[in-house]
Parts: sequence; structure tokens; C-alpha cells
Amino acid sequence: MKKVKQAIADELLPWFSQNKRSMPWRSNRTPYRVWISELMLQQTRVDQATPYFQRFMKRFPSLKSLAAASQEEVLKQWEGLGYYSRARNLHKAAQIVAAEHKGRFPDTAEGLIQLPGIGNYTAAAIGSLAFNLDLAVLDGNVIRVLARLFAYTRDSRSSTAKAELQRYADDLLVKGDAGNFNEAMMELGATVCLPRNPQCAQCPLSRVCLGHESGRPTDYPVKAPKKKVPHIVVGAAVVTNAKGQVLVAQRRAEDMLGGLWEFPGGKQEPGETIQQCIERELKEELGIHAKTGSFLVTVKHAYSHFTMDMHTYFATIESGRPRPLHCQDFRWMAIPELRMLPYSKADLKIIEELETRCES
DNA sequence: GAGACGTGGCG
DNA sequence: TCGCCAAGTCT
Repeated sequence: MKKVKQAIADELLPWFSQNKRSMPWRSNRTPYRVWISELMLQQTRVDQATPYFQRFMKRFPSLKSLAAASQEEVLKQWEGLGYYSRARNLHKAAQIVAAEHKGRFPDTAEGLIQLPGIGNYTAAAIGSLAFNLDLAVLDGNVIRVLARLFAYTRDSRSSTAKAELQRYADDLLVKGDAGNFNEAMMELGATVCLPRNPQCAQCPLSRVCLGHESGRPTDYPVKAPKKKVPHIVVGAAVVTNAKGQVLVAQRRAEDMLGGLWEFPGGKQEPGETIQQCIERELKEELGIHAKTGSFLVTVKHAYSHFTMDMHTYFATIESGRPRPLHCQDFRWMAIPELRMLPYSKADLKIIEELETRCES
């Protein structure tokens, strides 16, 4: 442990000061900027989050402007980034800070972690980076780096392993320089101590790394295998009316993809044709009796916990007027206006197909 | 504590 | 093609 601490001071921190290039846009570590960037970076690669961060800061330059926005505007900015509860929680937290903390961000770990969407990792990240608190982060990168450094054999997904590795991180933390220590550990994991091809020859810590010494660094961290995800078939409808408008519905707030808009539809039940599925879903969701028409497109999509084939058909209403039964809201939209609302990637693929057909 | 929760990139 | 993975949190 002592040798590792020494190597961090002598090798890792100098290495980091030469190699911190992945997020130049976060050199400005204000609480608001660190918070937004950390939220976006959860389970997300820097390259994917970067353009979102730039646009987000342009649209919502301050906590006040974010708190004043509608959830729909926030979701629209988040569209395509995934894990949309992050956006909903971000918006809630902004309103809490604006209303209950006079717009000042909490500057303690205890205060930060009470905000929605902020857990152990994000509280430590904001605390160390924006407020220079001595808090060590534990994310996927740090878990991998520490597991290799100490040839750690417990299942890294277990809570006991997390607690133990957190203690290692706490012990190694460079007091007074926690922000740089944390970013250095994560940057090392992201660029050198890679999951599949660790670049031990270039690693500033290889000299004190038990994983490297073992000759099998990729044996760490140990992980129990994941179960494979189910596959479902979904039917969806582009319901059209006489004005050439199409019907979109807003998903309920706490559901998966909550608050986003979609083409109505749902999971195909056993013994049902896809047309029957669509007509049933339209009745349940919107209370309309509709008839499916021609085929539009099949969207294949992989979510975190299932994969889906979404067969999309045109449809027209035979009787009834739409009502928001199993959805939050619905709207008739001209095709060129559709993109004003936020959607998931799967429904954006349907919109793309509609736009392509409109042009020709 | 295990499972829900998105998306894109990579070997 | 396909499973795994990426700066996690919530229930």
C-alpha cells in the first residue's frame, strides 16, 4: 500500500498532468458544469457525452435557467443520450437547489447525495472537483485499476467488494488534491488500464501493480457472468388523419423512457398477429378503434435489459377519438413538426423513415 | 441485493 | 453477428 501511494505521487499525478486531454471542456470546474458533465458521463463514453454537454450549456447556461425550463425541453436536450431518469432527476434537482438552497449548490457530501440522481460516485466527483473535498470516487475505471493493482479476487459487482475497494481508494487518496487524484485514476482506466488490452508498458503504475506482476492483468477485476437478455416483438402504429397529421403519445413519467414521445404500440402477445397487436394497443392506450394499413418499417433495437423488433404499420381510425388512457398525453403532428418533441432512438428511426418517404 | 434503466463502439 | 463494456442510481 505504501509503495502504491508513493507511485501515485511520483508517477501517476505527473503522468496525468501530461496526459489530461480527454475533457478540455471541463477544465473549468464550477459546481454546475461539473454536475452536468458528471451526470452525462454516467455509463457513457466521453466522446458520446461531449457534444451533448456543449449544447446543454448553451441552452441552459445556469442552474437558474435549467430550473425554469420545462421537463420536455430538458428531455429534448437529452434525447439520444439514454438513461433518461438522469435528465428527469437533473431537472428535479435543479428546481430543489433553486428553491431550497437559494441557487447555491450543496458543498458537502451529505448535502450533495440527497439530491435526486446524485449517488456515492457523483457526490464524491462534485465534492472533490468543484469544492476540493477529500473524497475518493469509485467508478468502473477505478474499480478496474484497483482490482489490478491489488490482484483483487472478489466479484467486483458485489457490495462487499465495492465497500472494500472504496476503502482502498480512500486510503490512496492524495489529500488536498482529490480532484486530480480522482481524474488521474479514471483517466488511467480510460486510456491505459483498458478492459481488454491493458497497455502495461505505458502504465505509470505497472512497477507496483500485482495484476501486471501476475502476467494476467485481464483476470482482474473478477466479474460474475451476466444473464442474457430476452427478445420481444413490438407492434407500433403511425396513425394518420385526413389532414395528413400523425398521432404521437407521451409515455408516463415513471415508466421506462418516461416523458418521451412515441408512436403508440406495444408488446405482441402469444397467438396474436402484429396487426391484432397494434389494434389492441391503440384501443388500450388511446381508446380508439383503428385499422392497420400498409407496412412502414421494422426497427431493431437493443436496450439494456432486452432486445426488440418493432414492426411499424400505418393505421387509420375507424371510430372513437383519442384519449390519454395508458399514456400521459397525445398530439396530432404534421410530419415536419415531429422533431420538436423528444423521442427515444427507436422512434427516431421511424421518424427518419417517414421523412424519407415524404421527400420522395 | 438483484434487476431496471439507453445507447454506441469495439473485437 | 453478438456479447461486453462506459466517469451509476434507484428500487
